[in-house]
Amino acid sequence: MTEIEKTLDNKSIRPTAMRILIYKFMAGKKTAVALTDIENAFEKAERTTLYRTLKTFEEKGIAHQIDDGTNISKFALCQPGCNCEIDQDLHLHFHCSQCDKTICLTEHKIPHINLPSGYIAEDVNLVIKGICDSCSEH
Amino acid sequence: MTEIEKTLDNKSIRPTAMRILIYKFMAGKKTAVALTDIENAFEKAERTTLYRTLKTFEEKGIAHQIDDGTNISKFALCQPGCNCEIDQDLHLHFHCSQCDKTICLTEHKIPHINLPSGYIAEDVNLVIKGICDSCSEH
DNA sequence: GGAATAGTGCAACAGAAGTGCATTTAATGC
DNA sequence: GCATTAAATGCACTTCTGTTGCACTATTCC
Repeated sequence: MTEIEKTLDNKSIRPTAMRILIYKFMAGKKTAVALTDIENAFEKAERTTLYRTLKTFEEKGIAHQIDDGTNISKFALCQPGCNCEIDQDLHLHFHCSQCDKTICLTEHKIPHINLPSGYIAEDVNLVIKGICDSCSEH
Repeated sequence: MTEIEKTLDNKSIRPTAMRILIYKFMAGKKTAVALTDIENAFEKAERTTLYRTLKTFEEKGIAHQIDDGTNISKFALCQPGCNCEIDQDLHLHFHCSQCDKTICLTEHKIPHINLPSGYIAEDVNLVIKGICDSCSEH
């Protein structure tokens, strides 16, 4: 049993060939991926399978969904410090308007916000748009 | 010339009948509206016209677009204190997962975030998801 | 009043998200 | 091992939002 298979198994996700491939693909990326990204990377793969795989990953808590403002859902594997499903200790995301990549800034936590009375926060999403480090070099 | 016409004129938006109606509709709402919301409210209206009207409102700086994580763009009129196009003094938004409404919390500003070197922020989007005040009463 | 410009309506397209169902694959019990 | 069950996958199709092109209409400017 490989490391990836163990990871999936721990979260009771059956480690099928497809899922392992997708996991590897996501792990190799520094950026969040959209459904289309994976679809293009694996020409043989069915969109539905990818769609449901990502949903599964998210539901089981090994990946989180990111809305970067492009109206395209992106996904990223949870890093060791990522407690996205447990508490509000959420990191923020950066979307580069030049290379169109979305990056998890895992060490940057979202500061606590005081809401007006009556409002109950369940999830916080903070996306900063701008130019990423590799694009700003040029 | 009514107050609304003046507002539009100030931003060099020709105050057509349609635009005034849409402006009124948005002004009467406490929440951000999606294209479909307006479409349903005015059965006679064309989606394209609404679409372009909202775009115009946004470009001219009397409304701002909100990504609340539903992958559906919403729009809200800028309030007097809203400097969404001028500086980074951006307010945050609340999305209720129960009634599906998106609310501008204009008096709640987004705290400043220190980015890693190389990253240049141009825009910040902070959305809190949860239960809004009217839904939490029940 | 007539030319130029801006706004609107209609049609059509693109892309993403999502669903239903048949088929394949894997896990379980005997 | 083999049958039974459940899960995963592949295919087709639908829906919804966003978007563009083009013709037509209304408005402004001279």
